[in-house]
Formats: sequence, structure tokens, C-alpha cells
Amino acid sequence: MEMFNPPHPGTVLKEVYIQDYNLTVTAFALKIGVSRNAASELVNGRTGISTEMALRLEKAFKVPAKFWLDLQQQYDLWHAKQTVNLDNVEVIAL
Amino acid sequence: MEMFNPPHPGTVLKEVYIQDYNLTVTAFALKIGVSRNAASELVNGRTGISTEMALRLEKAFKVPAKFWLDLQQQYDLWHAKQTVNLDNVEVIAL
DNA sequence: TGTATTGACAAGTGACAGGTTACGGGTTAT
DNA sequence: ATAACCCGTAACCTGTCACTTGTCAATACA
Repeated sequence: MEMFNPPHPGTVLKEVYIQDYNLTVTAFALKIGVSRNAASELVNGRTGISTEMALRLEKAFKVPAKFWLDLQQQYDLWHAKQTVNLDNVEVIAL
Repeated sequence: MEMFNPPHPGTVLKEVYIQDYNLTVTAFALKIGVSRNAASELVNGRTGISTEMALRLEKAFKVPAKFWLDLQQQYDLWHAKQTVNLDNVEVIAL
């Protein structure tokens, strides 16, 4: 687990891929086949990368779905570690 | 991506960890601090590994949360590839 | 002045994790 | 045998979240 807050996958999507291909959010949404709102919410960090979205990005940008899902996993895990209470979890393995 | 259907994370949990520690589903549920229902549905493949559940399993079995989340990711990805329609996704990268 | 693009919001849908409750199948003890 | 348990799980409900359509106001650009 990283020490510092991992970037939201939408940030990477926006700052690397969408910018590199000079896409507007609207154009990007059209190309990957989702609504403009879904695209906007994703690149602005208000929603995460679903498995289906990862497959769309894989096809569109030729970047493995696993790359996007790993970003999301790291993001989710880091935030969960800050909030989840594990006091009622008993250690089983010695 | 694997060629063959990855096992459900609950199957690994059941056949490796719960069996090895001679736990009943009820005892397992109590130890990780969730309801019997949630434990039963997980080990029987009806629900997946949530981020919070991965953290519980990490503490209980001393197995990294990433291990469980990777199992779930592979499972989800394999099944999504069988079902998701990407016809309306345009290839952007050359 | 338009026209395009944007972020944001609302309401509704579908999927899914997880909690509570309750029921049926087994054990064990009396 | 039967009463008292424990166990797995099915039914039901709630909350969360990705995603849709529709709308609106602000911004940038022709």
C-alpha cells in the first residue's frame, strides 16, 4: 500500500489520456459509448472505474483494463484504510 | 487475462483458509466481524470481495488485502469480457 | 451575438454488499 | 423421542454507486 494518497483514476485519465489526444469530455464520452455525464463524473473524480468502464478504456486507448482497475483498487484501498474500523476483526493466523 | 474461468474468491477463501483453520462459516463470520449471512454468501460465491472485506481478511489471515482484491478483479474481468458489448467503443489510440 | 463546452444537479434504474429475521436440517443431552 | 442447540441459507430490506436522460448556468470562442 502506498504511503501517500493515490490519484483518482479519473485524474490520470484526464491529465494523461484525454489531454494527450486533445479530446473534449463530450467527444471522449461519445467515443467510449457512455453519456457525457458519466464521462464528466469520472474525469472529475466523482465516480470510480467500473469493470465495464475499464474494458471500454482498454479498447479505446489500448491500455490494459487491469491498469485502470489497479489504479481504482489502490485508490479504494488507501481510502478504505483511512476509514474502515477493524477492531472487531480477530486475528486468526498466528 | 487468464484463458480459463478464474475461481470465485469465496472458493479460495473456503477451500484454503477456512478449511485450513477448521472454521465453520459461523465461527468465521464472528471472527471477521460480519453477519453469518454475509460470510455464507461470500464463501458460496454469491457476493464478491468488497474493499472492506479484503481488509478484514488481511487482518484475520495475515494475507494482503491486495491478494483478495486481485482475485476478485480477475474474476470480475473474466466474466465481464464474456458479456460486455464494446461495439460502441471507438478505438482512439493508433 | 451566437455556438460549443463545461460542471453540476435531480430523479430514476439496476446491480450488489451486507444486516436482520426466520426456517429447515442436524447434533446432543435429557 | 423430544427438547435445546447450532448451523447454513433463503427472504426481505437498506444503502451505495455507476449510469441514464434532462436541465441549467457559467465559460470560452467564432
